[in-house]
Amino acid sequence: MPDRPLRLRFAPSPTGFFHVGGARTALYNWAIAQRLGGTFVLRIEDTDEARNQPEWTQGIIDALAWIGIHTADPHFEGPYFQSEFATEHVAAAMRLFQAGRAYYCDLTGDQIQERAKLTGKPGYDNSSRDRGLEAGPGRVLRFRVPEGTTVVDDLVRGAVSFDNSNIEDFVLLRGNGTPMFLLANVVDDVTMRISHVVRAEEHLPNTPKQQMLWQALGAVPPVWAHVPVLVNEQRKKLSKRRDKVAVEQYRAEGFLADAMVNYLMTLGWAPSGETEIVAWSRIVDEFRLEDVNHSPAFFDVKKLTAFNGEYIRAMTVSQFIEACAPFLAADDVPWQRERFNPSVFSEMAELVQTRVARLDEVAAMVDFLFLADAPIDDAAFAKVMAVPTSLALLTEVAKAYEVAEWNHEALKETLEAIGDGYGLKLGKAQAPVRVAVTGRTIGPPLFESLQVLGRDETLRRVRAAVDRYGAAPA
RNA sequence: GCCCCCAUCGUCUAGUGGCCUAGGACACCACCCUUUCAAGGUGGCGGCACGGGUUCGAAUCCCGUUGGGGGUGCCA
Repeated sequence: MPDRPLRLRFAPSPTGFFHVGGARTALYNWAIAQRLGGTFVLRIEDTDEARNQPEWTQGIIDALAWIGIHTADPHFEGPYFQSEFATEHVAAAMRLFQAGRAYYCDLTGDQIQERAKLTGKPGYDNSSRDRGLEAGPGRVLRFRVPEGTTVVDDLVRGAVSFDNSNIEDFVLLRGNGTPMFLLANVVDDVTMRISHVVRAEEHLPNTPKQQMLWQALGAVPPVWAHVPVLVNEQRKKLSKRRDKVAVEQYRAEGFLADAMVNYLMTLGWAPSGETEIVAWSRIVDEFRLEDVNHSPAFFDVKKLTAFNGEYIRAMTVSQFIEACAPFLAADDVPWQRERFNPSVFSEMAELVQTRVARLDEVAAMVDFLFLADAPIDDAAFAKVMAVPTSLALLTEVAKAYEVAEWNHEALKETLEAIGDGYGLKLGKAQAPVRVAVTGRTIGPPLFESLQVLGRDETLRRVRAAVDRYGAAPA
């Protein structure tokens, strides 16, 4: 355990979106920083490409904020950019050279391959070690890997040991003098006095190199914790190309931040007790890196969706209405924007709330209320009108609803009575009315919908359906 | 090739030598409820990869096999 204040660094590389795997790692760091009163340090790996796309960095900050990691929080520090420490990267490399811990090498890639072919061992054979080369154009600075074994003490995996003879003298400075990522990364961590490095498992094989660098630089290495990666159904690491990994996209699809956070935390870890649905405060209290699973976890959108449904249902109706607002005013909404009536939606909201698992499903559930001409699904219409009594029933309903009291109880009783006349139970009797009015066979409870829709519009649609049936060939 | 990591229902997990006839969740199926669809309730299906040890006793410890993943750049 390094003797320094708790500082955890999260170092994503901006790529134009924020990866769900990165989100989980950030959450791990965040939970620990909050519980132990440490600092969450955000350090962005700014590549040339990322530097030309400042909105990528902003995207990371926005996505972090969405999952509850705010720059204004006292535990939050940063963002820092790797380039801010560039001069220190080179300076550290020079110190290593002067101390004899690094040396120059003028071998080209081709020469290295040639030698490898001769020895039968792939890679660089450390043959420049004792040639005493000085700095020069085209010469790289290599770290002199010491003899022995490097043991990485990992909070998740325990002691992992590496035989140094399997680690070749790696490059610190390129032929043009610029630092390699590995060096930059370690120097940044040393400079910022990072105490804990919590990151994805894929970095474990490079950790001995980093640890040797820490030690060569005269610093006590951090506590390492390599958490398992997130995989797809093929058990491959989640990738931008193949998989849907952007948290921004899940947000746009109407996943709630709390649900996402909760679900992400159950991947590789489980809260104590009877349920996995737990508040962030519980997670902060209970989360331990030592308890994180060792094997990769499949990011299961179905389960995420189920969590999301639970979170939606746990909201109060007014919270739900508020959460739906952006999805009902979106550009791709199925109705003309000016036809949307918030108070009509409010009346229906409670009925919709138990019927969606994602906020982006809401619009399709209430669209018939705001569409001038609710499109009738042909298959549904055909199916429902194939019942011989449907036409007569619809005609009778149109008549009865002209005078019925306009509330859902009365509307239900009226239809129930008409259905009785045809020997139909309510479940069957409501079907043609539902299709006539909403265009579909499924949807929110019918009579409540009619009540909200109003008498005039209901009658218009029922009559239109009768006409439509009459117009169709028998 | 070499190195490292991993292995409990389809999936995510609980389990740290006896409370395990392996518990929960998602998914799936059935039933109940019901105004369609949901939600809710009840029940069901389904797993310790394999082989050796150690032990009175192993999902749990050790070794091996098999299978998966990752790393191995003058990429980040």
